[in-house]
Amino acid sequence: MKLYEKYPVHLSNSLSGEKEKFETITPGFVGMYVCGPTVYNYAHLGNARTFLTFDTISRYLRFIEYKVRYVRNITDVGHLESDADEGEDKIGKKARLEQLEPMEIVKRYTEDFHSMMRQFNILPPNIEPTATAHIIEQINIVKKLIDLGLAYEVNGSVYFDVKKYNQSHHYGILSGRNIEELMESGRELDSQDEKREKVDFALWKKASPQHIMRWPSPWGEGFPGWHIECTVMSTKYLGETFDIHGGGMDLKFPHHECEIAQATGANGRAPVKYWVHSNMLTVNGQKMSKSLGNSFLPAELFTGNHPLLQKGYSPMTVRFFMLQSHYSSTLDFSNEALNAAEKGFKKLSNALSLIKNLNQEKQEGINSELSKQLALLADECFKNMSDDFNTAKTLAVLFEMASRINDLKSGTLKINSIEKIIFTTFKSTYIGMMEEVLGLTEDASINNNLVDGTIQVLINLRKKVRADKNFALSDKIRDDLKAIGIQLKDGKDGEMSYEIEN
RNA sequence: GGUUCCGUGGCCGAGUGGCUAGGCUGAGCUCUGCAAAAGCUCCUACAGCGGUUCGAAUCCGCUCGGAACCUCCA
Repeated sequence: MKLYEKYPVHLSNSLSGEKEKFETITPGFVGMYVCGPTVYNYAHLGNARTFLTFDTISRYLRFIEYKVRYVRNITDVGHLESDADEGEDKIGKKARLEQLEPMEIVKRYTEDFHSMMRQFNILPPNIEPTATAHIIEQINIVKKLIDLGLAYEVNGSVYFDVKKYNQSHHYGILSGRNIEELMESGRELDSQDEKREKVDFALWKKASPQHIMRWPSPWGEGFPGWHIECTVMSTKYLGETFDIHGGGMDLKFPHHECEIAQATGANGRAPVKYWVHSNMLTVNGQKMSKSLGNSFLPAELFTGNHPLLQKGYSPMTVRFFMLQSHYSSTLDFSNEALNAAEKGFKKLSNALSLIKNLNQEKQEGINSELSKQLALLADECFKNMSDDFNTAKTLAVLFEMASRINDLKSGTLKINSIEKIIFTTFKSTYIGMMEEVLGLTEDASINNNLVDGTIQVLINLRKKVRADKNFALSDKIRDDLKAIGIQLKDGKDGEMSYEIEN
């Protein structure tokens, strides 16, 4: 029996608005597509939250023995800023400003994005396709949509005919909109517009003379519209219908709505079984975004070099902080919350290094009550994660487990009194949930052999003076180390350990 | 204006009909030469008003407050 059978996953499907049992198209296999970044600028913390969400989801699905293919794209064609017809290509604009080739812009910010992912211990997807590498496929699907009568060409641009599509399907199925309301509200079509209806969206745009990113097509030189790349790449690598499509809440409309329309129009079937949207990171209750000027760059966060921050926080602290809330809720970013997260994470992290060194030598005097309790805790981790990837609830259980680990370490609870199989499961679950599922590794310290050896010398020295009851000197050693950020901890049995504080 | 979501104890944040969330902070206790760490205990809430129900933070209605999307955004 696979773990995913023992702990069946339920997840919130944005399409139905309800929590549903997760049943994959092919038993044992999961295909997941997540909208990645547009690489025209530095990625900020709000962006990280979405990728963290799907990192955790893919990690957990693998942990419970699914075979996962995770595809996350890089958008390296400029989406158009402002209005879809007259806007400017973000990558092209940035390239002109910095006097670089568009691909230099793309390269720079892709590297930056990857480095941020690494810092937060967000694993790379299995496939990371780029839009520019799929121009031909995008042209092909546009042709197909024209042939099907779902798209029309005007002056070298091609638009999706939403009204036509809506005759046989429901445009707005994901975001709960209907086409009449959409046509009534918002911007009016002006005389310059090529679109038949304002709800129509571009599949292919003719490149203006100054537009630098351009490719030849049956309709002249141009570039693909915003939405089509995701449809092409998800279909190519995951099939016409796949299990999970993820992304930030702000992509629900129009981006994902358009994806559904294009793909359904072209292939005659709904592209996605479960739509999953992660919610926004907020600052003082407002969405963190570049345009609002309230975004944080990773470097600012780690160093604390930001007007709103009192100090710096480690990547793992931030990761833990984000996992303390459910991905579908907004999460507010503040100093207080980060401070609390730092301390909380430290507790879990300490327990992690402790349990790694805890082993059961022999089994004696079985405490069945304790055994039962520990078995239940391990079980709860899986149940909580399988319940819509509830990392907040899982962390609550891990805190319980951490307390028990401390008890085992201090001897308050006897490690040998636990049933062998239960101890093994308890240990592997704590370590597995922390490191593999939640991606919470121990913070990388400046720890190395030289430092460790030096501290051991001091520890041995201090043991000697303590034995001699020279407390003045032993306190001095401890205080002086503390002053440079090394905390000595005296154990019950005269053992000493240390911890490097950041 | 349209669509949708949220309002939980000092702070952050789970929970969607009956059963302890959890973290941080604060107070006390235990252990310790003293600390630190750790363990234990306490402070116990669901914006307001009304309704449904044997029973509601949880369902329904209204009021107040906040947010997201409808333009690019994760």
